[in-house]
Amino acid sequence: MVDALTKLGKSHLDRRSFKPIYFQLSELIQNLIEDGELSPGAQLPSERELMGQFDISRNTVRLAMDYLLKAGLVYRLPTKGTFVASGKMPYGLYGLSSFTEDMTHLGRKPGGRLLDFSVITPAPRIAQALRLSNFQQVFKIERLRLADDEPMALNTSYIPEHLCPNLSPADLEAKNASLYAIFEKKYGLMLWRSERVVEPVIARDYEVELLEVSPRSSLLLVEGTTYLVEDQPIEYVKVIYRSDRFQFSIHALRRPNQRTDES
Amino acid sequence: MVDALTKLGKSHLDRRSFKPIYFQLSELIQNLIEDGELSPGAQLPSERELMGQFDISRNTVRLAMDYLLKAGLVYRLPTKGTFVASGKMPYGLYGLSSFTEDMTHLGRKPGGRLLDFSVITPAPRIAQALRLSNFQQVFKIERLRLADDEPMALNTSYIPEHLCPNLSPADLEAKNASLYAIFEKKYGLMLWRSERVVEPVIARDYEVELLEVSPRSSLLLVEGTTYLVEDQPIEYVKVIYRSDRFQFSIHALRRPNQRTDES
DNA sequence: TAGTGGTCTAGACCACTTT
DNA sequence: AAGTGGTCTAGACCACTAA
Repeated sequence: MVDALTKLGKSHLDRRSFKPIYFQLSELIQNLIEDGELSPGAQLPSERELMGQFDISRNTVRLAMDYLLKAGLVYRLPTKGTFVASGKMPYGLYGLSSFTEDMTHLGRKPGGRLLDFSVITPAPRIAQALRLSNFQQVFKIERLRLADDEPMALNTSYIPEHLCPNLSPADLEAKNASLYAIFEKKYGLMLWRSERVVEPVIARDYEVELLEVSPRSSLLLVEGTTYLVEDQPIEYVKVIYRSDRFQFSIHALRRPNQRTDES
Repeated sequence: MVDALTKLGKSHLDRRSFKPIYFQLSELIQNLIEDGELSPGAQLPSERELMGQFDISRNTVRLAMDYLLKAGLVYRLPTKGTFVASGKMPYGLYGLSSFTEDMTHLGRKPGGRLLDFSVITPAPRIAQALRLSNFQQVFKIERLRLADDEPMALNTSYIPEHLCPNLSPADLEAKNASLYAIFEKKYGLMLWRSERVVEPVIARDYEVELLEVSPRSSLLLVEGTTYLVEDQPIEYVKVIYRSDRFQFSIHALRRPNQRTDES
């Protein structure tokens, strides 16, 4: 492990930073992995080595490793060590993330074109999903999403008006506008989880034109609700993805007691 | 918090059990939630209360809470407390589950027909996903999955032979045979997580015949790897779903530090 | 026998919210 | 002022693996 330790040794942790120590350490290791200095399958320095190298406690090292583990960047083999995960974790719905975040993470330039911004009375199905009474209105926001200026998806979001007062087209026309960033930064809303249903659809004329795909080609429709903490619905969304340029990925964890042989 | 504490107080942790303390505690709380004794939105006892109640250290309490957090059963609000998440998480791909488990949960009768059971040398892409060396072999298991005797999906699984010695067609031809149940019950393997990529495909003759769909109809291809705890790959799987009878759902949680205002 | 991750203890200080 | 989760320390023993 001398090699990896040497590389890490050049770095340091800033104890006065607002970033937690464990997070700084996870960033260091993540950078080594993403820069290719630690290849898939390579063994990381042991937890005790990292402990000594950075003069931190083992629990702190483990917090950093847990973070990398959750992100799918490393895997642990008990009694053997911690290793760089094989290959590239396909991004996507590992966690709840915005299109802008996804594209940025993939190293592509996110972009968009605002097609519609209006305040409407939602269809009953949407009102129900958002737990709105009959007369409450929503913002309807339709956007074409681009990656490196190439059309990738057609996104229609419905947002309860009372949760985002004064939301304006300008917020969404800003460069790299992300609806989720607006929720979190402008309105201080804490996103929690999402529910989505996926199904394949055949491109209609409207999608053919905007997404620049062949007529009758296969697209992926993803539809569902996004929630804040305390399960407050904040968004009902329909996204139609190009399936030839976009890989849609899913991660799931086995839940305790999901097993058939346990109580 | 007296109420929840009282309920927990009747229970106890077995320090001599092979199950870790934190896991036992997470099970206790999970049971309270699933039995409805802790309703959605209810506040859990604080970490310090649980610490005192069970005479364990706070780190151990936090391990238990982390487990529940990852499972989406609770959410934390800093400076406020830990709360039970909304109860009505619809089933689906919220957690890693088998087709048999899914159908049973939906109140439909799961069934299947074993189409192929063989031991093969896997294609390089599959061997890599399973982290196998060149000469290691896999079981190839192809099954038609039914719900109420109606074809729903076409499932091809690749399982490292050395992880499931003596796996036999009989295991899979048994009534309600679930591969995941076999992993867990027969081999004592602990499933942990899955990675899947979803894309729409056009039905070929083979699928048209087996799934009883129209020629050139749209199907959903779901492909990826299933892992045991510690990220040991146990299965590479390709499933082709009928999209007219099967809704594919996804749940995702917002990750800490996923937000764009944090680096 | 030395090294690994897995688990656990018994403290500590912090920023923040609620009372 | 009291309580919360967030972070961190400095140890410990375990089962298991590999040399």
